[in-house]
Amino acid sequence: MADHYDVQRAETRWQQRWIDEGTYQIENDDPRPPYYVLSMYPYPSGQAHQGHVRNYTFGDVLVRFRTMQGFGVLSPFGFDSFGLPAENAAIKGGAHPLEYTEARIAELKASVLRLGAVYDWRREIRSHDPEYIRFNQVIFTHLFKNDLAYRKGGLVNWCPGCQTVLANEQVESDGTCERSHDIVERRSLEQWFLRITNYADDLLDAIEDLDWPERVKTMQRNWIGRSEGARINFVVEGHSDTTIEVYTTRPDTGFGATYLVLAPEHPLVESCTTLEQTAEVDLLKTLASTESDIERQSTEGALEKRGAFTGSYAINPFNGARIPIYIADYVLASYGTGAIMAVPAEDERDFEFAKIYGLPIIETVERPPELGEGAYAGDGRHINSGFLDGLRIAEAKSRAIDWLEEKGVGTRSVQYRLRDWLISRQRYWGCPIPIVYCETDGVVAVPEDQLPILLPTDVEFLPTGESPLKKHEGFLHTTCPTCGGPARRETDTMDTFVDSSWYFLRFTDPFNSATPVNFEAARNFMPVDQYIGGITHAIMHLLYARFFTRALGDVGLSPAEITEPFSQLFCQGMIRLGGKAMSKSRGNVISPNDYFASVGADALRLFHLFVGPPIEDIDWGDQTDEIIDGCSRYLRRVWRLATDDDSTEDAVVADAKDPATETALLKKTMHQVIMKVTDDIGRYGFNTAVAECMSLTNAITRAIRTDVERPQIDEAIDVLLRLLAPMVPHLTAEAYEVRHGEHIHQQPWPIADPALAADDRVIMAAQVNGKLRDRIEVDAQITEEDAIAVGMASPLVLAALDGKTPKRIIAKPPRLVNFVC
RNA sequence: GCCCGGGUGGCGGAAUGGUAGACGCGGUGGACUCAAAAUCCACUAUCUGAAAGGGUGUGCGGGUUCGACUCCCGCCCCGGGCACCA
Repeated sequence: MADHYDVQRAETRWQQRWIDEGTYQIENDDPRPPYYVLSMYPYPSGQAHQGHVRNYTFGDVLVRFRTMQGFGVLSPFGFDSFGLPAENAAIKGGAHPLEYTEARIAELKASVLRLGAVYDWRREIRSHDPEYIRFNQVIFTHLFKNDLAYRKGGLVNWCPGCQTVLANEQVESDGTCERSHDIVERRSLEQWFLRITNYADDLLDAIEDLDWPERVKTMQRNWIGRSEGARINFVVEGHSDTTIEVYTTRPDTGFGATYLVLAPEHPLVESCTTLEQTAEVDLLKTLASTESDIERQSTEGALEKRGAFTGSYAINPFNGARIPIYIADYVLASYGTGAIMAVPAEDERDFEFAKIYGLPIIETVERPPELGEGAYAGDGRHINSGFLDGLRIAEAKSRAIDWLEEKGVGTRSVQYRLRDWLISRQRYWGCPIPIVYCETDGVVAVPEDQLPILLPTDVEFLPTGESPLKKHEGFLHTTCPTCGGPARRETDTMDTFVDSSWYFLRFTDPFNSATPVNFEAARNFMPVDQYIGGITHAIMHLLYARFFTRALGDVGLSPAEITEPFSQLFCQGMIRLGGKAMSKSRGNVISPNDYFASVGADALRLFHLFVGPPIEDIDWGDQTDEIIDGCSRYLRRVWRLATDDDSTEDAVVADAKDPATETALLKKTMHQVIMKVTDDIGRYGFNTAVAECMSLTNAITRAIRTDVERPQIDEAIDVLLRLLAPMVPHLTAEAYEVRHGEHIHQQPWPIADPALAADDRVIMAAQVNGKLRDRIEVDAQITEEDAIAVGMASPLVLAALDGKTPKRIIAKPPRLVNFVC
């Protein structure tokens, strides 16, 4: 009868119902315990790809699972809708970024809906909405007034391809842009920064307690890069009023500092350079300033380390030695003090430099005798180091710092690799920075009641990529909010990572139009219980979001006690095609829409859940379609079991098994599977959860074949449907409705009875010398003595013993006995 | 160079130190059918054997243990991250 399951009809019908009935809408005063599941909101790039499908399927399983468990689940969705692709499309002669973006959103949203992932769509956020822009700007002005946003000139990363500056985080280690892969240039420009470095320590220390993947935590720790050491002042010979401050993590090696090196951009370079050395120094300065980061950071061979002698000398405060001052491009102006004391015996870079320039090398740490030439950074007793002699590194370090502080020539100091976040972008399609420049009042934040500053739509996109805001007279010219005089608007827009740094807070109450964050709602739902997304955001987005959550609390825009945004983070594996990450920019995308049309959303979801551990990468290969077909076949089988009493029996030859035993077996299996699936879903073990459901399905089939009573079979089928409901929502909903006329996703999650899940008979392994010789069915309650007796009675065991008497017997009833000779 | 992952049948993958290969894909054989599709049943690591059984087997080499895919030491290979940050 109900043999035919109309995938398309059922799936679209249920998707409509979940929306119409508001099944997954949640009110802020919902009485159930709150649970917040969030998949990283996407950049709207058009129809979904398999990475989206994977991400949203995982999130959806959790949303439905926790709902059935009785939680009030917050499951919102939005779009990270500012960004370069829309603007680039406009430049190439396409539609205006606004139209372009909204069209892409419509496509992506359609795919997400067709997947059957459920959200409270009333809470949808789009970064480019005027309301969201307004709150972004409110946040910016608060940060500005609290000195967390500031303007600073200096060398910044410029991407010629993107026609904008980039944050440090957006430059790859090879000096290329993470978006366009162009070589990033250095330009001296004034830009807007956010003071993330104020939070460096806090961001670092709090990592420890996060339930995040270890590799993400490590990446964040490395990125923040805390190091402890000292700042030490070196007096320049002949200029007793000029000192060069260096930063070092090895103050204990001060007696081995045989020269100083300044970054070419260091402010004291000029005054230290003697007349004779001017030409050489200038040459290096020019070279360093025109070099790309690639060249400058090249580690290819020692000769690449270019340096120049300034002609001046400094006095080493440790031993009074007169040591030369060099400049070299391997010293970075932006880290520490932009100057180092070089200790060639204990630092590899200094060693190479010293070799090339013939500088003295003084060992200050005793090294292992077998070590050849080169720097030694390991531990050992100090030598040639005056009052530090005989001490090991840790002790020598703290003594050296004490001594420096006593003498007033140095201080303990902590440094970070992390730099302030450069957020201004010279592009159009982003949130305008709400600042005006007035001749009288200088840099003025636009008052909140005059926000939002919206993007003008009557703009012309130039092929150069230059922001049209710079040429838009109507946008440019304004009046100063303070004095009313003529003023010029800031034309830079914000990095889109600003938008994504607080959207999860906004989701807790996007209906409130007074403030960015409703404190009460945020307190109720934050932090996000399960945050799901790609590993690609390990540093940028996740670090910025952690920073914003703290900063917003500090400027009074969100509850200060909420410091961490995401208590648990799950990073799903990538999808590869032909060995490469599947991505739109590579053009190797397999569209999910084709699968929706052929096998349906449930089968595609089941595939993603079943194919392997969610954390691992998957290869989209020749076999993939066969596995998806297998998933589709499995679902049809579940449908037949659930809806058709007769057809299964047709083709079946009843086995001659005892129905009573089989009934007990079915019940036991059912309770075991409930336990396993519940546990698996809770820890992202979706692949094994599906496998368990398949096992239960097999057990039901067997039960039917062995004439188990119908009520027991029906109970097992209902449990199976409920266990599958979070993973395969459409088919299970349809089947449950056919069976009971009720909505499965409003049913409670099955509860296992551990007593019924327990085995009463088990197979015991009988080993001789650790080798398996026999498997014997025994009572689960078997005693140690009986287990040994049963094992000894086995002909196979006896044969393996070959007449010998066991010297030792290890019995772990009821699983194993091992006879050791 | 440093730091993380990972290496298990033909394939995707299971296994709190205790029966390696759950579950699925593929394959082989069978049932149903005029036939096919669909469905159902059985088998499917490998060598050996008619079978019962036996040998081998979780990247390689050692070790701990009655017992190791699992723990320890040393390697090899693959993937990813970081890499002049003083």
